[in-house]
This record gives sequence, structure tokens and C-alpha cells, in this order.
Amino acid sequence: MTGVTTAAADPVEPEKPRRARGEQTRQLILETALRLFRERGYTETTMRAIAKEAGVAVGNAYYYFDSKEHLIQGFYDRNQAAHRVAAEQVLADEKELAPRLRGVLHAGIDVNAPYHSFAATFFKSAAEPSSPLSPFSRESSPAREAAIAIFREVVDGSTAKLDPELRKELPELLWLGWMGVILFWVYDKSPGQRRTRRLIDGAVPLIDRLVSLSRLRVLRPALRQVLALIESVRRDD
Amino acid sequence: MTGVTTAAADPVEPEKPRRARGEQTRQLILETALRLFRERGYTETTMRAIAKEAGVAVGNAYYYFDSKEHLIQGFYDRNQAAHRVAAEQVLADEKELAPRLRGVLHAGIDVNAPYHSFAATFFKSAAEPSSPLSPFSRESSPAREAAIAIFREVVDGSTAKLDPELRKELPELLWLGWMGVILFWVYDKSPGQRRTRRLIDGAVPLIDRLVSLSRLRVLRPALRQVLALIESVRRDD
DNA sequence: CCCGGTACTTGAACATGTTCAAGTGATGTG
DNA sequence: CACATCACTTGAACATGTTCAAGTACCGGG
Repeated sequence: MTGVTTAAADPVEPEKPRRARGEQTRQLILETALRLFRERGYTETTMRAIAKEAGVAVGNAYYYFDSKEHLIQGFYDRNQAAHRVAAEQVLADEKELAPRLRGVLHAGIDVNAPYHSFAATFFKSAAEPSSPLSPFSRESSPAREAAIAIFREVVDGSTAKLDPELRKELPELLWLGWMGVILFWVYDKSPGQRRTRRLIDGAVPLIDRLVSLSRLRVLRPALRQVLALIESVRRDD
Repeated sequence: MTGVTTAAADPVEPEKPRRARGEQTRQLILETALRLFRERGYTETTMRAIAKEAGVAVGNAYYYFDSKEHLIQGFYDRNQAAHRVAAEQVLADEKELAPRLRGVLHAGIDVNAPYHSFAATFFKSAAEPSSPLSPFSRESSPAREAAIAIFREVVDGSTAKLDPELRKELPELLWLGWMGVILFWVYDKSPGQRRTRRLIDGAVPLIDRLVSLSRLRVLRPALRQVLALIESVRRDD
């Protein structure tokens, strides 16, 4: 955890001041862009088309968004929020770990399902490590933390008893698994992405069992080994 | 396994005829492109620069390569071959599963290491599901099979005794793991990509142990469950 | 009310991946 | 050897993401 007191400059940009009219224009451009993305797909939607449809000059879009890819961030934020809402619904009802996890994962797929066809198109933007859209990027940090928080709630709100060390790591591990599911989903061409659903239904019981077993004394050394691996890989040197 | 007798048309293109001069030009363009990619990076290398440097018209490059991205395929093939050679060196010396796997993975990183800085840049091309560069694409099928073959040799040539069902699946699973390592490596910004090395060194013993345990009678149901999951997810309906 | 600054807006210009109609030259055939 | 065919080559033209110098609108202070 890097403290607030570190000498390095705070990497968060100071959020340019904006007047009411500006915010309105910004919203208009974003709404128009997302609508056109949905209607025609990402690649087929040109910046000129967005500008024309929104009734502004093309340069204006670039005043509010650094690039075409940056428009996608709005999509992300929206779906993230929707996932959170859907997840809370599930978490209020279920108390055991397995159904909680299963419900949250399915909810995530539900939320994204309408966008599967063109999610793949701009998925590549997210894949580039240097892209602000990467789930590991600094810009995505708030969204990432919010997502991990959901999985923390999955764990902490459950009746499952588990090793305290593991409990600390599990939310982030589950989030990583969720990223894997998303990756699978993006590549999943089966009708309605059934294979992804099957993956979730099959993997959750396995994870649940593994987590329960983590409390067994016999498996303590193995668990330690796994946790040590995570720690050593996370170390950034 | 789809048989050779399926009614669907063979999706492999008929390989356009090519004369000696054509092949020469093709090679020239590819060599020039890869050199410039190495020297300046992928994005910074324009098609015009490649053409100029190779002494041909820009349209000529498009006669041999469908797009700029397709030039990367040449890079892939080359590194794939280099990995195979390096892996065989290891496999000739080591007989136990763990060192064989460890050696092959490190060899793979060794081969790719010189290109880490710009591998990330065009990694995004590979990430797009519809791209021919995707490791799961039809066009990549030969390269993918070759890669899986390396891992089959890792398993089959080892002294490890393991469940026959698992033995059948393991090479593809290890390849999948290798893709995961590559994914990690692409994102790994630590000096010399040390973290990726640590990931390999830490994960291999775990995999080795897990594989050995697969023969235990007690774990048979769990193994069945895992294999069933794989089967159900692989099913393409 | 005027003025200076700053948020906002514009559209032409630019860079670069890609296409294509038109040419050039080698090769095999009668 | 003449000719037809087809591989090969060309470079201008096009499409689209991005930049930028210039202009406009609004706000706050004197």
C-alpha cells in the first residue's frame, strides 16, 4: 500500500474545472457515442458521425475525451454500477459462499450480455497494458477497487469459515477469476454464451470446496505455499 | 476432433500460387517490417516507411499481407520455432515433470524477452477474438497445435505417473497456463520481468504436486469433477 | 458597463492504414 | 516468335483518428 505521504507526485489529475454548459456537452457527446456504438458497433462508428449526430464539431469531442477509446470508459463505469446493483440483490438473499459467488458472477454476465457482440470489438483496447482502459491501469483503479469490493462482500457476508490469511486475499483472487470469466465470455461464441454459464456453474462448487478445505490442518503447508507465491509475485521489484 | 470427411468446406485457403520473384519480394517486405518494428516499435513504424525502406510501393505490401497486423504473424512463427528448439534442449536433459515444465516455460520467456517492450504494443491485436492473430483463431491453429505438442512432450517424456484421463488433457491445460504466463509477462513491468520468473518458479511445484496427488483414490471424485467441467465447457453448443 | 481571462467551440489540416484501377513483365502455348 | 494470361507492381485516392490555431461565449472584477 503506497501511503499518501510518498514523495512522488499524486498521479491523479486535478480534474479540469467545468462549467454547466460544458458538462452538458460532455454528456451529450458520451450519450450519442454509446448509442451509436450500440446501433452500429464500435469500429463502424466514426468520430465524425458522433460529432454530427450530437450536433457539434469533431474537435469538440476531443476537448472532452482524449481519444475514441476514452469514450468506452463511460460504458465501463455504467456497467460496473449496474453489476453492483444486481450483485447487492443477490447478496441480500443468499448467505452461503457458493450461491453468493455464483449469483454475483451470473449477475455480471447478465449485465454485460446485451453488449457481447461489440464488447469483443473494443476488448482489444482494454488488453493493451499501456491503455487507460486496461483493468490493471491506474485510471481503472477506482472501478477495479469497486469491483473487488463486491467480492469482498461476497466473502465477508457469507457464513463460510476460512483461514484468515486466505480471507484477506480471497476477494482479489475472486476478482482475478472474474476477469478470467470475462475473458472467456468475450471469446465465447456459443448461443447466449452458454459455455460461460456452464463454466461458472462448474467452477463455483470447485472453488467453494477448495476454500473449505483450506482450513484442514493437512493442507496448511500447501495453502502457505500458495499464499507465499501470491506475495512473491505481487512484490513489485 | 472434426473429421476430414465433414461436409463443410475446408476452411484453409488454397494458398495462392507464387513465383520465385514474388516469394523474394514477400520475404524482403517481411524482413524489413520486422527490423523496423524492432528498431522503432510497432505503432511508430508506418506502412509507408516499410515500403520505402524495402524499396517497393506501399500497395505492394498489401499484395502480400492483408494488413499491417498480418505482418506480425511472421514474428509469431519465428518465435514459436525458437521456443521449440530451446524447449527440446531442455527436454533432452531433464526427465522429471517439474524441471521439464519449468525449463520449457523459462525457455519461452527467454525467447520472447528481447521483444518485451514492443510485444505489449501489438499484443492488443492478438487479444481481439476475431483477429487472425488470436491464439484461439483458426489461422493460429497450426502454431497452437505446435505449441501444445511441446507440452505433450513435457508430459509424455516425463517419469511422472498420472491418471490417464488427466494425462490426455494435461498438455492443453499446460498450454493454457502458458498463455496465462504470457499474459502476465506482457503486463509485467518489473526489471527483467522478474515477477514472471518468480511466478513460474512458484507455480510449477504447485502444479507438480497437484498432478501427483491426482492419483490418490481420495481425490478421484474431485478430479472427475474437474475433468467434467473441462468437458462441459469445451462442448461447443 | 466594460474588460480580461478562461471555458468552450470550430473546421481545416494532418498522419496513416487501406483500396484500387491501371500498368508492367514473365511464362507457357500455339 | 507472337500472343494471352496471370503474377506482380505502382502510386494516387480514400477513410478515419487526431491535432491545432483561431474564434466565440460566458463570467467575475473594477
